Amino acid sequence: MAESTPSRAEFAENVLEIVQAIPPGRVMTYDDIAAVLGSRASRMVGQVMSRSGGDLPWWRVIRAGGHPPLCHDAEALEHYEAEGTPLLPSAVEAGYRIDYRTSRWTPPFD
DNA sequence: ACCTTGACCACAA
DNA sequence: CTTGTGGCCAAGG
Repeated sequence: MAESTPSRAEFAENVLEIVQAIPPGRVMTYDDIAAVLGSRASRMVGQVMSRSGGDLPWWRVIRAGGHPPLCHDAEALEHYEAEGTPLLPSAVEAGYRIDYRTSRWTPPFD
């Protein structure tokens, strides 16, 4: 039976749903989002967001280890401070790092 | 069918 | 900390 292509557009919509569902002050990693969707396509998550418009809180999506998006770290920093996202000092990257330990969030399954 | 690119991840030196 | 290499999935040329 064949759902034919079991993803593609659906994958993209799922990504957007999750990202928009992330509450302020929380963050998710590309890998976590991909994992929730049952895929390891962490790259696709970013790819989809890059294509998406500005209605998407992309700054709440970070890389593994708590590093901000390499391309928009400066823009993201403004949002983190505005949302009150717990940050930690860092000697590298953009001079800061996400407190991924406490701010990581996962979508509820209930 | 082949190769390149991409808002990535992990490990090793 | 840095750099390099391999793996991952998907879209486009």
